[in-house]
Amino acid sequence: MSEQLEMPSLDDRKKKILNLVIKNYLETGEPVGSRTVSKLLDNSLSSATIRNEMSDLEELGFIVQPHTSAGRVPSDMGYRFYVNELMQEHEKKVQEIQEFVVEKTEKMEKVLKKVVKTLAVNTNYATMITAPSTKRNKVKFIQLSALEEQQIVALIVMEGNIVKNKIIELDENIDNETVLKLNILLNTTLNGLTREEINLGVIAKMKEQSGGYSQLVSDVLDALAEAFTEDEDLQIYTSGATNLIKYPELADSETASALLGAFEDKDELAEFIAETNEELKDDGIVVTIGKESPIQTMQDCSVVTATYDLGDGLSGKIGIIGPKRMDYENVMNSLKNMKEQLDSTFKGKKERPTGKDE
Amino acid sequence: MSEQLEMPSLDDRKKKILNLVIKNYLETGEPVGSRTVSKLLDNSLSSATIRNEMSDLEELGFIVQPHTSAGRVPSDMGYRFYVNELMQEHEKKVQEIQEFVVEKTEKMEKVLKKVVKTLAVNTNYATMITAPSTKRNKVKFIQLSALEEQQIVALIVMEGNIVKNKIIELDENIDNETVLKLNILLNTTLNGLTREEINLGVIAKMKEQSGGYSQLVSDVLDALAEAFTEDEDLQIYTSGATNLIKYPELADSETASALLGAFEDKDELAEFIAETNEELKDDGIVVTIGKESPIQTMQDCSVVTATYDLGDGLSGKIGIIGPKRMDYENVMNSLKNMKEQLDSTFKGKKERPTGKDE
DNA sequence: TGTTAGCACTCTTTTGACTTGAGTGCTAAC
DNA sequence: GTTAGCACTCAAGTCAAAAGAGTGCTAACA
Repeated sequence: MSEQLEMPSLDDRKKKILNLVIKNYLETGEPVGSRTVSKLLDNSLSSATIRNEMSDLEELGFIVQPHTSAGRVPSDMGYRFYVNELMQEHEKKVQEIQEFVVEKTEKMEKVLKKVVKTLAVNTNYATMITAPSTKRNKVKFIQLSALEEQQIVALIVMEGNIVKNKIIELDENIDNETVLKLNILLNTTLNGLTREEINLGVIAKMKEQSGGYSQLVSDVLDALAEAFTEDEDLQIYTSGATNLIKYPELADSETASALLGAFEDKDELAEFIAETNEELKDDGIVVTIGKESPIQTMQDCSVVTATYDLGDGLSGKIGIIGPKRMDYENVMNSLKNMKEQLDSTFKGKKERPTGKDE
Repeated sequence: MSEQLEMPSLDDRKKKILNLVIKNYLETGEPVGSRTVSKLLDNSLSSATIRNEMSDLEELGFIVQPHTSAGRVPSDMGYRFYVNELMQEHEKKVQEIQEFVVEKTEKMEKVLKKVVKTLAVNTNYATMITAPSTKRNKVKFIQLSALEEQQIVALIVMEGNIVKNKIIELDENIDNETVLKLNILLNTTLNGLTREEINLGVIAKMKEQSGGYSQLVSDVLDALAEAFTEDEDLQIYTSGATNLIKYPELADSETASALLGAFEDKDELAEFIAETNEELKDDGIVVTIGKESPIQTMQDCSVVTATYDLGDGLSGKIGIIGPKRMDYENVMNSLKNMKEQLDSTFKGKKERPTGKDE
């Protein structure tokens, strides 16, 4: 995260003018001139007066001139001010989010894909969502089953009904009795532990307790440990990336390529998400504007993120990415909406989305 | 699929000239003039002669003039001719595909993602791969386990070690004995059946056989049937979509948006794949050029697809999408290469990629 | 003292005329 | 059948001029 300057305060008239400039720019994408603002004020002030005020606003750093004889455009700080203080949230036009129906028994993956797509369609920006991290999620059930003589399958169910599985290939035959013993051992030892708590120490202890079957048991436990730690590269689903190239300021093939590249290769997104430590504003929605973003390729964009919570320590993030002149009001409302819908669908109710392994 | 005209035959000199025009255009992306061709022939023919020949070639439909005073550009038919007859496959420059290492125990999803990404990086085009269809794949193992009083998890392993799971919520309590009975019933009835064979009839029969537990058993079986039929929307993984906007002829935001949109929304790709019924040429590689494609948004592209086969009836398709002036030789070689690598890694050997559910 | 009219100035964008260069088609000669 | 030569076409580049949008500054006004 980069700059986050302290902001000068403004008198009412300046606020009003800044507001108009930004609003107009959000709509048109064109620099806004003094005459336009004057008209928007019903000529209650002449363009000359506005010019003076805008000159001040530029000096204070809220707006910027692309070139000498152009109108003004909001700076990152201008947007920031707008989001923090100017933007009134008129809940009225709540703009119901459409087509979003999740059945409670659907797999997590499907739910996430639906959410992210619905948001993209509704906002016309790019969206992303992270699968809830299962690190702090507890093991609810483990079972090994022999498939063939040298092959067993492990089924792991976590709290919140996230299901994992792993096929384990062995070097020697395994008999049913051993499988049974292992199952008992696993369930007594691991049940109720979180993924974080299942480390090499626990594994070693189990190996010890299991006595005789050293090599075989050891193999199985190692494979299980792997299943627990593997693919905790948090999963990210995205949608609507192509919406971004509809905005001319992002459409040149240079920028677009970099931006969409970041989307395809989920790493950068992961980095972004990681750095977005919510400052826990009232509604948990965080807005990152332009250069405030830690990642290079998104410095011409704004990102709005929210944290959702499905209970059982299952929480993840939803994000909407658009041009800096994105419709913050609409986006923040949509996001809040979706968050509430998700929360209320899954929380409290006993039924939760069925997990998927992976 | 649209046009597939019968093609006029050409004398050797015309072939040679056509070849040069296309080759040159593939390299430069610029229309090729008569003088250029003359030079490429070491001036053994004057540009005037070439002009006459090119005029003929245009009349026959192999090449096209963007405008009166420009050089010539290959038509779809020209590319087709090139691919079918002109292109010599010099295996020498096999250009080893790099960084492709699959461990045999990795989950299918991971393997596919790796393949598709490797290909995209190596060719600099967009790539896609379909997960092997499991329709004709046989059930190897089924197991239900009670998680809570009204909740059970079903684990299904198919031949080829594809694993599926489903959490089933019940309306009444289920006891261990019932679960046990169900397990026996399921395994005796379903083992060895393919997904296609597990239809309502089989389910009805099982319900019948299970006697007393009607409602409960019925619920479970219905949920299982759902697990079998659900998400057979074949899965498609893609990579390198952004490579496409590096080619100027595809980069304008209109085209790019449509094209990348098709990539994001896997439906169109699925449609494409479905229509690509391999005409089983020698190597099973199919080239679709421009308007030959059934899908609108790809009519400025060419698509090269191959079918891979992992044994056990597990087969799917790999595709590479690029501009019409893509490097067909390289692409076809890479594809053949990858196909062979996949085949040899998984076939015959007993170890195959570990399945994933879903 | 804050507001406004007016004007000179700046810079981008548009337009149209002109030039250049690549390439063609045709004809006549070899 | 091949080639040289020439007239013609068209896209793309260059240039200057004009238009338009907007600013900053100054002087006058209430």
